[in-house]
Amino acid sequence: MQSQTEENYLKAIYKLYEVSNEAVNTNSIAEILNTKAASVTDMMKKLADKKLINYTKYQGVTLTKEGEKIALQIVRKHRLWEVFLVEKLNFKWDEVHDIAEELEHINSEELMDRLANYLDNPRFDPHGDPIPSKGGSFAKNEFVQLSKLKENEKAKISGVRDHSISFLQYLEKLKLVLGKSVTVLEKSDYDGSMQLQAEEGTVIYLSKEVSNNILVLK
Amino acid sequence: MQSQTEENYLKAIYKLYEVSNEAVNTNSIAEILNTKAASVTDMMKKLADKKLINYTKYQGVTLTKEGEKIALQIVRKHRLWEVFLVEKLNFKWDEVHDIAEELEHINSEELMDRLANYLDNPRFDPHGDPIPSKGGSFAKNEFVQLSKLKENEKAKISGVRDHSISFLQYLEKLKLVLGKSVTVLEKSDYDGSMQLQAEEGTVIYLSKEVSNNILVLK
DNA sequence: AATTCTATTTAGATTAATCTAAATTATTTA
DNA sequence: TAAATAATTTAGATTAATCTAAATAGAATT
Repeated sequence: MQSQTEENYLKAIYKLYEVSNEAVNTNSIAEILNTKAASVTDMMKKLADKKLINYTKYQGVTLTKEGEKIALQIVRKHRLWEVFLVEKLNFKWDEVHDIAEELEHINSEELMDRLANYLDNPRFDPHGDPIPSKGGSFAKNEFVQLSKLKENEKAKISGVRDHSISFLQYLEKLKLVLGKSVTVLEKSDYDGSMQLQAEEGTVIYLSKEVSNNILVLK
Repeated sequence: MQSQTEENYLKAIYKLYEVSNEAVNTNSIAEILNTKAASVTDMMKKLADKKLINYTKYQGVTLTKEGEKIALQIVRKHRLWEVFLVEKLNFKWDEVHDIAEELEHINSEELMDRLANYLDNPRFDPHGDPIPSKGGSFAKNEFVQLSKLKENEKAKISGVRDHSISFLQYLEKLKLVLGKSVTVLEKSDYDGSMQLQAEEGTVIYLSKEVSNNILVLK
């Protein structure tokens, strides 16, 4: 059993490793967790003692098998709770993160099994992120960035790469929600911006920055 | 804002006051929270500083208005989560307490408003205990002890006075669940035991101790 | 290769929550 | 009411998590 704090460190290491695929450094953990480098070092020693991370001074850290297993279960819990909040309690996708940050630390396998079942064992959360199975494996997704589509290609909005509240609210306003089908009408060679047509016919203009952060399934 | 620990102390004081209606003493708090009297004294000073309790050395404590308000909100959260666990996730009534102990500390008014609404604003939890409203008021209940009924009286099982897992499991086995109607067939003058007839015709024998701990609505 | 800059670690404190053991106050009992 | 017992508080430590400031290691730059 580990404390909520330890769990948050493991999750942070997991997320940082996921994007860089190399040993995670002290400062980046400190930044994510809003704490100081010295505190991170202290915790790294503790987690290393518990054999949850591989740690060599000045060399950054990676998760051990056991550490990764724990991190994946926290991610699983976080994402399942997000589905619950959106599907059952009608929260919007930009409102659920903070509550799920708290709920992810509730300790009960039985609870998560039943919740997953109650939600029909969803494979993706409301942002399109895959939900690890109980055993820790992910559903493969074939998402590509919307910006990669060519003119006239059609695809379904399936996820985001930027999870910030402001980005999610922007998409909400454009009615670009998960599951919606869109067709690329025009792409500008100059700035990479594009014009989309939504299912219902509406035309939507997107900057390259935005289309980069939207994931779709062709 | 108060810590989870502080919340647990407030809830303990609330529950102890509820049964005795007099200033709560140090040892009883220590016993409920599985801690030592010295730790309780430390916390009493802290809660008194925050004006959440009235504390005079050696005299026991009571909750202030503000302390009671917080305690009631925790009770509200606990009981609403219990309803969720039983009604939606099909937990049995003897399985939900520990999980609700964790869930009651999740901080989000919005979450509890939506959950209450999702559950159809229940006024009683799965053990028949009343759920405080958002404002802190209780639904009045007219429950009486099953042992108080006379022969031939009919009533509906509506709550329990003993919340222990073993008692709840015993009732479960007898199929004496919330909502069931029963009629008193016979009462023994000698030991206070009684014979009940359930809706479906089954005859059930109960000791005085058990019927004392069952609450019914005539 | 020496210097500068940046990242990381160490040393030493702090805060919240807890504990044991000793001291004190309150209550009960003879 | 004095002595014995029980309850409570104080004193002083401990543990987890954090911090600041100083020291050290590693990387980048001239």
